[in-house]
Amino acid sequence: MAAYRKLPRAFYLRSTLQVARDLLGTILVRQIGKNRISGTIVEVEAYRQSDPASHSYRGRTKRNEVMFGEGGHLYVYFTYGMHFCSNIVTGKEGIGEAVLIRAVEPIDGIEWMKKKRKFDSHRKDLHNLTNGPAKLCQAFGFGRPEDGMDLLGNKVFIIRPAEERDFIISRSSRIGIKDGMKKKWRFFVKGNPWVSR
DNA sequence: CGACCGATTGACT
DNA sequence: GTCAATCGGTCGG
Repeated sequence: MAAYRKLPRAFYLRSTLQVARDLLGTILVRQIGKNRISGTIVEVEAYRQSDPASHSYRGRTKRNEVMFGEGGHLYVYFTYGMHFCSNIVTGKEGIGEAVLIRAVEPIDGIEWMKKKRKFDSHRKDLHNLTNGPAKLCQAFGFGRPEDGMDLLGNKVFIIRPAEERDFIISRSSRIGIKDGMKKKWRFFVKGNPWVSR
């Protein structure tokens, strides 16, 4: 592993909107034993504490505890009675903000992901593997045990790509929320096939 | 305590 | 396009 490419704590301690944009094009990595599961982040949404659509809006609770912790941790929550979604916590300890990872483009561990997603290995529509927040969570095997994991550890972390690729960042209002529709806090890589919808 | 509903997905008309 | 699945968080009484 190229340790020097791992995003440092300081990356996550900046403003949530800035972190959201800068996460596009970086690589989410999960190391499970000898298996490496990874993918390029291509779609995200920012959730700020002053935002009615954020879990942290009404204050600290057992569920959103991790959001209020130090930036650079993984916040995984359960929703719709059957799905998990994963976020990157931002800001200093005490600030409840995070960036929802909505889609990644797979790099390593594609067969592992297919197993987790209950995909037949012959399926060719790979975009369906990770083109949604609950889909990539399932593909990476993120659930309750992963809630709160430190992204500066060696199990789950984010790295810069070996070769920077140019891409255009588009933005829109966030998906699936009622409050905060006016805020264009969804950012994605224009034209990438793994972006949801 | 009961009712409502959600940062979604997959199956189906 | 519509809709059910399925359950924990949140809010009102």
